[in-house]
Amino acid sequence: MSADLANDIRITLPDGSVRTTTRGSTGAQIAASIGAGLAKAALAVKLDGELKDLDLPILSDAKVQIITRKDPEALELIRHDCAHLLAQAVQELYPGTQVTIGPVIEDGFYYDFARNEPFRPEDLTVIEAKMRELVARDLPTKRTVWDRDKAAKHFLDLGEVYKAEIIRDLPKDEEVRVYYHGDWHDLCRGPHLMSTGKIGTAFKLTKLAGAYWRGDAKNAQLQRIYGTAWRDDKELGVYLHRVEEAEKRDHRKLGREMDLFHIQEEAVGQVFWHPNGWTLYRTLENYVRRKITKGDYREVKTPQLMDRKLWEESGHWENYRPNMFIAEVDEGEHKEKRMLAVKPMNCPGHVQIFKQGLKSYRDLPLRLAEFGSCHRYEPSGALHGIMRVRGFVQDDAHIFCTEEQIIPETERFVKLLSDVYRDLGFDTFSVKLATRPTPRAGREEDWDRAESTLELACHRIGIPFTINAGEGTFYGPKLEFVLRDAIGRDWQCGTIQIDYVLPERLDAEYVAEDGTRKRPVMLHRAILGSLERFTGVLIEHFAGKFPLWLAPVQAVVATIVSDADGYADEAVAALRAAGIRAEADTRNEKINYKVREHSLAKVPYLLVAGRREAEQRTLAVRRLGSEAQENLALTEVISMLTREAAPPDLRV
RNA sequence: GCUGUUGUAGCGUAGUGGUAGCGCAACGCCUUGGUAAGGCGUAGGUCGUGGGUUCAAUUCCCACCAACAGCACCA
Repeated sequence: MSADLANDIRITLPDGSVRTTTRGSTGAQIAASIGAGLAKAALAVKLDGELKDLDLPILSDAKVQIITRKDPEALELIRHDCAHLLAQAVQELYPGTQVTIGPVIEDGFYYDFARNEPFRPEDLTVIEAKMRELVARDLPTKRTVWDRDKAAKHFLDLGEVYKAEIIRDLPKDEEVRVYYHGDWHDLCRGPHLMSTGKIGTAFKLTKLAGAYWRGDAKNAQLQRIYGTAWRDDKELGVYLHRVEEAEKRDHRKLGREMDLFHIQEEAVGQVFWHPNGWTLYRTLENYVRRKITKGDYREVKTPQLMDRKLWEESGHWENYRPNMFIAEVDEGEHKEKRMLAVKPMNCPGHVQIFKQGLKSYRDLPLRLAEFGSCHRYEPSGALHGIMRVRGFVQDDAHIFCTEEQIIPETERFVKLLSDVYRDLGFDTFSVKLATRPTPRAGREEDWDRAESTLELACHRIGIPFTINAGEGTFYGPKLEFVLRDAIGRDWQCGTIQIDYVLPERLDAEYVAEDGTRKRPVMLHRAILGSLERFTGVLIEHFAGKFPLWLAPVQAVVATIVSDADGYADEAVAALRAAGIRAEADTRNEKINYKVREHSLAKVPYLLVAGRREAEQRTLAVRRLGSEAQENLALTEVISMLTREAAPPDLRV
């Protein structure tokens, strides 16, 4: 026991053991007292759950964990240090470049710089080499605490106006810390590794991009350099391999290879669906159509072009005019030109249908669904394959209901949506509640009610959700449904939105039980979102290897000898008669060639017909992804494929 | 929309101030071959579009269009 209790502190290690040590001991010293190996491996220390510098004096009792390269926290530390390293390298190579911020992101880090001259892709190699040189020099880290005004002036004098702005905006009670890595220094909250050598070499600069200061398009645009960093080369290799694999599933690449669709300059942002792609699309659409029909939706179709007046009433003209396609029609010399808008949404049209004839509370909830073709003038930079386009179709529906019906309708919808997602090969999804944005339409009390209703609905259904603050639509809050695909990427697809605004603006009403006229509430909802985008998601999720019911070409009957051609044609006809999308390949090619080609085209079943098969009326069945073959009678093949090709909602 | 990069045959690419090659695919002929590329041959390009510089532009310059990456946007 130490003689001086006032100078001792008690630290608790992760294994639960408690040690007494001198007040002011550092994580490094504690690590050394545990063992030389740990001291060497130590990167940082976690005090009561917070990451700190290894040389920070510990002043009071605390739970202490020494962080080494093996801990998951190491990644964050390494990446943060990499960001600094990048900034240091850039400032050494390109004096006069201002530093701004450099956070850790998923898989890596970035740093935003202000520099008049643009960085070139070739510069990345040079910068990365400089970074490696700084690591090799093993520059020691030093933490200093500055007076706020002095720090602000210091950075301003250096011409670092962004850093000065950051200091000015730091919370008043926060220490202004400046870290030195050798001679170079940067304003930073920390913590940092004790020297540049600890970063290791498993990093790589990946891309170059423009990015707005503080994420606001009104501000100056900075130059961002992205990098990835890992604990060791093996992890880096795994990451790079993962990126490659993601590239292989790119729907734009597969769309071309599998002859699904194309896009060309004369119709930017719109899809030319090829027969194969359109088969996939229709299979998906028909499936959803069956699901919503069973779910008591009524399908409708509304006009593509509607008068400006309607869009003014709905509020879209005011909120989205620049993003709408406009058509002007000259109706004759004496009349004014009439202005129509190509519909960017289906809701105003559905309200028009609702308003035909007087509706009773008995008609509610009324669920009007439409595979609504919409056009939006998306900014050029937003376009991406078939995932983000200017012409698309939503699996849209609007539920006209009473206030009391919102929660049951939401429950009903979530049930339907989870069925669909499961059928399509996605086992789980997450939910986000997007709350009121600015600017917005409608009364505050309606927003209060709408938000809490959605929250309540989630509790009732028993689904966890996170809040997406300020991300609601201009007319109401929404639930967003996010899918996770086969390689862990998230896709926001489904949505349900409460809307009190549009029924009022477009004057929708119904007769209540007491004979008075009331406003219905409108629920906007979609399961897939855009069919174009969802098809893209499916392509990437399955990497083009669709389950049989979705595959555009389900089977190819390939012949070995031309004597089997007649039988192959017969087999294809029989398969088609049974509803299988089959094709014959009777080309003058060897079977090896055909196997390779159809395997690359991702055809699920290859049915080989040689002389033997033709005589015995069988087929050699080879399933995509397997080298095994099985000889089955044609009739057996047909019944097997028919069973497997049934859409999930029609399986017995 | 902003920043950067790119644009050569259906796809993937090489190349140059003196009007373009290669591979795959396509087409034709030979080959009838038993489960991931058989052989030979043929055809296909106003080098994204429009201007400019030049004796000469696909190459150099400018503008526009489009694609790609990121940012911003996504009713």
